[in-house]
Amino acid sequence: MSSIRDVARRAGVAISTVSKALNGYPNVSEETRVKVNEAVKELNFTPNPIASALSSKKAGRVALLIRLNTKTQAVDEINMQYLSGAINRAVERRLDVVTVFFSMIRGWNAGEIEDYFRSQGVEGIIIYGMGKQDEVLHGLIERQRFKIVAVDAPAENASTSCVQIDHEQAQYEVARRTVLENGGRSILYLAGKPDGYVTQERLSGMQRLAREEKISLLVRAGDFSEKKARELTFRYARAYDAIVCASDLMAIGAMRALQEMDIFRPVCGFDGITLMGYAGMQMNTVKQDFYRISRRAMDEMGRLLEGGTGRKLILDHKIVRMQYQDVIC
Amino acid sequence: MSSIRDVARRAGVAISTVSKALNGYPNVSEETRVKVNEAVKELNFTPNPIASALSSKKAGRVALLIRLNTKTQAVDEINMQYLSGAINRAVERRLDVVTVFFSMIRGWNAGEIEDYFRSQGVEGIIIYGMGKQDEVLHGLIERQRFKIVAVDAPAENASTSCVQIDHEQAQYEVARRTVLENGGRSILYLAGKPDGYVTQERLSGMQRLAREEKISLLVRAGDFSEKKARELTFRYARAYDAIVCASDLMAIGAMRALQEMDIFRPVCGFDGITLMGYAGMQMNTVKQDFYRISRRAMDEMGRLLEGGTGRKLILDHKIVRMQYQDVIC
DNA sequence: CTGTTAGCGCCTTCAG
DNA sequence: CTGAAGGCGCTAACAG
Repeated sequence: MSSIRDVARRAGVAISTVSKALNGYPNVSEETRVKVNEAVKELNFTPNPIASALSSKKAGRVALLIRLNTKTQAVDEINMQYLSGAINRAVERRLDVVTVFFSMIRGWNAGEIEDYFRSQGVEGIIIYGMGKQDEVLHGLIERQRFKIVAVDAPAENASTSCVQIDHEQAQYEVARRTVLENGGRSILYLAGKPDGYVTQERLSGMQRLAREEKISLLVRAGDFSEKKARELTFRYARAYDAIVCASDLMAIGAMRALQEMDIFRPVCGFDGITLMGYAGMQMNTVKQDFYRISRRAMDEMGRLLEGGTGRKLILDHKIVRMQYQDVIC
Repeated sequence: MSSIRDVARRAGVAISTVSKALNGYPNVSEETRVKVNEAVKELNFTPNPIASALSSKKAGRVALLIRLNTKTQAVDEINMQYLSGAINRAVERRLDVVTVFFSMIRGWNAGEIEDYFRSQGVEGIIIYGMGKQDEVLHGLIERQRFKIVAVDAPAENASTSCVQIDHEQAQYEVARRTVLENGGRSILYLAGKPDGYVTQERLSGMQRLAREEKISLLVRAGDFSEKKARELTFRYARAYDAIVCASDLMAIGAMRALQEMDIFRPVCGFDGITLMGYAGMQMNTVKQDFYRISRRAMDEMGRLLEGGTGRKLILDHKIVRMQYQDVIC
């Protein structure tokens, strides 16, 4: 394990010169740059990122803040896509990543979180699925002490970007297609958690469609819960022509309830998880592609860390029909 | 952002004393230890791991090496359990974690992997599901330059531990219960990938049962693939009384095939994933509890990093009956 | 353009 | 039992 010192000696220059040459500073002559590079090759030198981080106070470290729901398996799929997308892109961009679960920082205030992250060398945070009531996180964003990318939450300032699909439009489209394919003048809409930003956006899309098509609409809070969707379906489905759900998981719950009630109603979901295929169902849904979203989020983080300013990114989505054949392998 | 210096001042002692107190050195009086701890609390001090790593030349960093199968959703569930178990325990033990996917290091030789990890300050690696043919990883283990914990692979030496359940016994038990409940003198056994260590262990358990109960046994390689299990079931199930699968995913494939063939055969799986419940199935399976296994693996890693010597750990398992009611929420 | 000089925050002898 | 001093490997002003 050779150090920068060895390289300096080998190249016959000062340590600082080596540092500058290696970090692409402009004020180094081509000649010495070459000498340094040769020495690096000969000694098989790799800069020690720990020392570098300590000295520059820049660890280039990004925390992935993920909400884990141990009970619902569907969330695993989404979170795993988030993780792998972000981590893969991070490797490509030479960024260091730590995974942090919401449960770890529960009960902390913004200052404590800040201290913790800072002490861990974290400079940027990608927050997945922040809710309206996550006040501590909003505080973190407002303070602007970290570069932040919020996925599926509309936070935006100089050091905060957000990235998501157009939930309003997506919900509109998938509901529209479902209604067009099956007919129907009344819809039971199972919305998400009131706390979630996407909940409102998706609901708006549904309402727009109802307005345009003059469809009567009953909205109920399904809270993204399969169980609740199941109950609501038992209670209301009979009186409506179709059921539109703000998540695949709720769609599964609704579909199962319909099966038990032994009646048919078209159902559509939202997310595009393979779990739906496993549940043996076939229905329209919105394919979000969480892997790609997360890659894009890490990309945006890289831009922020390099000094870019916050902005809002809207990615595209697809309306697809999921079924078991699509997921088996 | 308080540093050790602030703590020292606040507690009225020297920096080095704080360091000793915090790192559990013996030669610090109880009195000063208390003072230091108070100061730490008051200042909300967290030691800077970067500085600590640089100084002590110990980063306490652990890499989680995970094999991601983007196609099969069941694997997401297992991997997520692995990740959260390990990460949660790592936080408690103040270990730093990096997540690395097999795909990242594909094609690298042991030396390259070693350099990469070393340059990242990695001292320990937890390998999940190493196969017999992962020669590079075996090389890594033999060199003993890292502390390694292998999950579900029988690697063991001075700096390598392994942790897993008793697959042989578990397979024996779950198959036994299934046969006892349903009767049957012949079994179709769908085994895992030939490359996997657990494949052989589970098969042995099945063979032991067959021997003891004088059951006729047909073994086929299902490769942990749902699709393959499906095909094999179509081909052989009719001639056998029961189907024992070396994984839940294969059990799902088998069950679906049986449904399509419109015949009944008792099926049992292995793993205890909730996906099985979603697939609308009810069957015996082995509950491994990957979360707990992974926690235990991280624990063992902590022990190795503290100078412990490698060993083999066998955790217990449960035989359970999975169904949809168990997973809905 | 290059070298000198201070640290970054912490750990670790080694005196007191 | 405690404190002072000297780094760990690198970066970042300053001088030259």
